[in-house]
Amino acid sequence: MKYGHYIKMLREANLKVTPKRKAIIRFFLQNRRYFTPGEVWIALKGKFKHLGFPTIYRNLKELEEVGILTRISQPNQKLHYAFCPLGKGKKHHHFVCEKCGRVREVEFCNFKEIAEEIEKKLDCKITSHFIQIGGLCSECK
Amino acid sequence: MKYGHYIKMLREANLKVTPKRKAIIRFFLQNRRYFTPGEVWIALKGKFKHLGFPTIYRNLKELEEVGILTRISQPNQKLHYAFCPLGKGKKHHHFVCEKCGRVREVEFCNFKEIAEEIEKKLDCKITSHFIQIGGLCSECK
DNA sequence: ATATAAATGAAAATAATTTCTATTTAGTGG
DNA sequence: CCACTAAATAGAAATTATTTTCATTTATAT
Repeated sequence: MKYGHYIKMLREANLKVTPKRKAIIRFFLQNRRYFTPGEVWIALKGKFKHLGFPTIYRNLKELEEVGILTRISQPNQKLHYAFCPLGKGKKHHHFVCEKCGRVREVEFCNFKEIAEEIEKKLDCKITSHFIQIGGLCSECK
Repeated sequence: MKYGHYIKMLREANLKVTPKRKAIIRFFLQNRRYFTPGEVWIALKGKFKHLGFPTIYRNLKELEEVGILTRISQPNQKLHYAFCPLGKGKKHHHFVCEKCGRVREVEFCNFKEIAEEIEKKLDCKITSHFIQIGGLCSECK
């Protein structure tokens, strides 16, 4: 999927296609790693005369809700976002390279069997699961 | 495992057995849910004439390093800790009730097969994985 | 009991994130 | 192409979370 597709997603979500949103999408499209809001701000502030923190925070959150970005969980519990080509439609998880920060999608997940066993053992009802895989990507290993 | 066991763990880690540490351990032993540092502070401040935030933060982090507590990941990326009976020795994950916050250990995890498939597909080396399961516990469902 | 290294409190510093509000802008329909 | 309206934005300030600093106190080994 490329650029235009994500612009269409904005429109479908009734989000206006502003220069800053376009810049953010392009930035993540070209850098498939995870970034904090502050890092995104630094990367893009040169492109605009004015660029406020609240704009970055708000847009990252909106793009995450739309399914263009995803949140990445890091030990230093700060906000981190990465591009998410698969969107929210397809259930999937993420592999994060601990060296370069690259993020890749992992579609394969036979969690159903595991879930059933857990439900039986704990007598509970599982409604969600979060999996994040860490390691070294093909370039870093 | 009960109280004394965790006191021993403190000693083995060369952490002094102070009244505040004892109170924190007892608190988590009795409340098997996740709490923010602030919530722990509120719960315990009545028991001490003085109780500072840094003490709470420091001790929660230390107890997590020792393996008595574990960090729980929540959408509002704030710090959350819960009691972790299995410690760091046994690889395991956590089930978190989204209604009452109860945390239970999940020992079962056949992640190895999944990991192998991912490594093949992404040509990567997996070194860690984080899984957190959400749902309703036996009492809440 | 004493010595010593570790733990603590209080205040301040740092940092992250959100709110508020006036202004600007994208998208729409003429 | 222009005008209108709702949404997006900047900038500053507020809020909140977390950490640092350092002087004092305390647990524990001797």
